Amino acid sequence: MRPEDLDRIRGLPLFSALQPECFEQLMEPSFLQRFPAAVELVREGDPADFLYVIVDGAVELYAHANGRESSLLIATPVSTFILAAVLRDAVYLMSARTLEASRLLMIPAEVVRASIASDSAFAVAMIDELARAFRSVIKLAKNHKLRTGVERLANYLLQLDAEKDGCADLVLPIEKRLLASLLGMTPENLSRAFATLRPYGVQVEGSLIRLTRIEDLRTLAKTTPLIDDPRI
Amino acid sequence: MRPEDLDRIRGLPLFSALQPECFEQLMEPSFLQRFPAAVELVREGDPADFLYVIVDGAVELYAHANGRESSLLIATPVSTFILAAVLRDAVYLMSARTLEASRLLMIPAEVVRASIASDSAFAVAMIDELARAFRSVIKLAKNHKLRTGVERLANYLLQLDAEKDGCADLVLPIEKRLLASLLGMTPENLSRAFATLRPYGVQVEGSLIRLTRIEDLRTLAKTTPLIDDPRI
DNA sequence: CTCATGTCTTGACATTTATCAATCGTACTC
DNA sequence: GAGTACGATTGATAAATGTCAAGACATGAG
Repeated sequence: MRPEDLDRIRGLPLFSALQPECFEQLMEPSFLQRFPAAVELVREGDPADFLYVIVDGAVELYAHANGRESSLLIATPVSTFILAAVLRDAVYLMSARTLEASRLLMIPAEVVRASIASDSAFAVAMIDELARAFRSVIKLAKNHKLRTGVERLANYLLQLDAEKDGCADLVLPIEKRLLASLLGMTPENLSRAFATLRPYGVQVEGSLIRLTRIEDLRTLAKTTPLIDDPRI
Repeated sequence: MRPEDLDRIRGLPLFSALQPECFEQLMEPSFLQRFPAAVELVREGDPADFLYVIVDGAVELYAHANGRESSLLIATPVSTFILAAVLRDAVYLMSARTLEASRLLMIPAEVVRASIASDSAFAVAMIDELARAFRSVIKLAKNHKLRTGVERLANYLLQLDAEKDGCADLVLPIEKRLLASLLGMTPENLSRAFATLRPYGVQVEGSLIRLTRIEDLRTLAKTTPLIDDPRI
């Protein structure tokens, strides 16, 4: 593993408080693995063998039921995923696949559990990480139970806009097909939702999007920090 | 506080591993409070001052947005709620109200955070509790994204059936209005969903329900442990 | 270049869900 | 007992979303 990668992993809130020897103990049996795009990393229902840390690339977490499939969230560097299954020594509730070529650190599950028992700073950091993850899923559930598809799209666009740096156009970071699944609708419906937002200053050209009337869009979206602010 | 109540609280997985002096330290500044039905205990957006443990009664956790309201889950004895907000020292993401006369233990938030720092057994138990809570919300999200309203109702009824003891009829533990909100539909729609399930052996009479063709219902519901098994 | 593939879009239609309104029934108050 | 309030149900209608089909467009392989 390259030193700069180690530093990036170390920079995660989850790992930054670890004792050096404890971090070493966690990394020693772990390995950094390179995957091409569209590889299924874990399948829901399988026992949780590894904690994954995404160092480069992007990973989609999704689930199946009734012959349907739905994306729940996208994991981007640097963060972990499927933490809860590892901690409870349970089966995965979600499947995961790479969206692009990615590098992932794989930490054996039993090592994670052992480290929690031996390093209380790690345990405290883990509590914070889990609480954060819990709250983000609650926000996900609120987003879906309290908003229509068009409203979810409007808020997604406003969120993208808030994250971007300059005043340039927005670029969708994922395919529309995937965005539709994340937002809980069909691709056809997403197209129509974009059309519905046109009177609110949403101009779409492929994956390029320009918001010309942010305030109008915000009025429609009814953004609230209790769903949309990732910091709280 | 009555000794038997202390024992019940102590019996929670979250507290059972605590050092006796640590448990004492947690209980000393806490108080057991009696509330009538329909009292708003916490309001989303307020800072998290207390961790609540429900000793008797029932509490509804719900949220607002866009002028809509939706119930997310029901907390029953003996369990905690709004744990994550307390741990992160953040605002509540959900509101809470009593569904019936209830007795709640209120533990000051800073005491919970201090106990985590001082008692590593508590921290480990907390990790398990948070991971469990996280997974149950993921199941909630899957339930809503991957199933129709009728399917969610069918699975709810099958879950009730699995929990009940004898072979007697089912009794809905909550009002239909509330059940509708939990399942993410209007009360009118719930009535129609019950009607849709009639050909699958679901006989409704007020809050009494008889399932005469469980296997047919199960076929429709497509129950899967990855959404419906509360133990995993 | 040409073909093949897959995504995106649009239209027509079906299904699901919500909304509005009216009614019934029950429980509670006075 | 009469009146009131509220939950539950039903019908009519509207809105939202999904399904099927067709075509436009881009991309990469040969």
